[in-house]
Amino acid sequence: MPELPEVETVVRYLRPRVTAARVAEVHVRRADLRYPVPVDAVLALQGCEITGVHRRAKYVLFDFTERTVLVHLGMSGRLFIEPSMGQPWEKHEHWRWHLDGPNGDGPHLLRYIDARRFGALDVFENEAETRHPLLERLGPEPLGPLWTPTVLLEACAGRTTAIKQLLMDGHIIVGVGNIYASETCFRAATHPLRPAGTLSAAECERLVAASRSVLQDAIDAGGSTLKDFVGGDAAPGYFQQQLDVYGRQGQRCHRCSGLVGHCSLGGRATYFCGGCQA
DNA sequence: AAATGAACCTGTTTGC
DNA sequence: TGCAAACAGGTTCATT
Repeated sequence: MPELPEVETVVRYLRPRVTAARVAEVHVRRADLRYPVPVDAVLALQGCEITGVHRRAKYVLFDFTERTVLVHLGMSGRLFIEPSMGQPWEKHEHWRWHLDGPNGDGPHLLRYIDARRFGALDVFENEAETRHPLLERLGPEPLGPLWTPTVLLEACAGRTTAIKQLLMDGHIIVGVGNIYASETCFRAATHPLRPAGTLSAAECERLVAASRSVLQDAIDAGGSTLKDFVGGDAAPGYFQQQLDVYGRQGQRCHRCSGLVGHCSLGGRATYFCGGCQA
């Protein structure tokens, strides 16, 4: 489900709802997510105040005074807040926090539901963020200043791997998942199967610009929704309606009216326009 | 080092 | 209609 725009949408949704709230109770129903949930450390957050929420790559990071809670949604995770009214546990709901405040509008429930359990939850000391095993080797943020054509060109040098796969490598650049990798290549007019090492500086420039615009447009649209993702105030994302190639095999290219093609690359569905992308 | 493929788990869609 | 296979938005790890 979630690529970077979806996670950013979730973070923006959560921020005003949890900042300055106090975690009254923590309940962990299943600790066997992608990695074991450190139950004692999460329980120790009871009584603590959430000071903010931020995002790194596709990780949601809840800030506390001394600690940070890392949450990943995996492929099927959902994270949302509701007024607390004694809701029964939903199928595949693995943990929940009871929140007090911040506005005196009654107790709320932060619920985490993840059918496939590819998601994660971890707790660490604030100052350890850059040393966390899941965070320390990540590439730059695609919307930040460190993601430049030069960085991409150097990452491509001498590599035979397809450019689409390289764009999905979190050590090179974070946040570009399977949907937006195809979309980025389309906007840059670069074929997704092109060996990375054959790209010119001009092509890298186009790819960096395309990755930024695709992700930014998706954030502006509230994230894309293929199935069950709901971001913001339960408003579905509308970026799916703006996809140029993803999932559109056999349909007309929005630019040249040729047929959109697809193939499997590294086991992932890949879409492109053979007429527009060289 | 870099490329490839398997692994984690469940729900939904596709094909016979 | 029923059932099994294929597939799904992510990431790490082991193997070549």
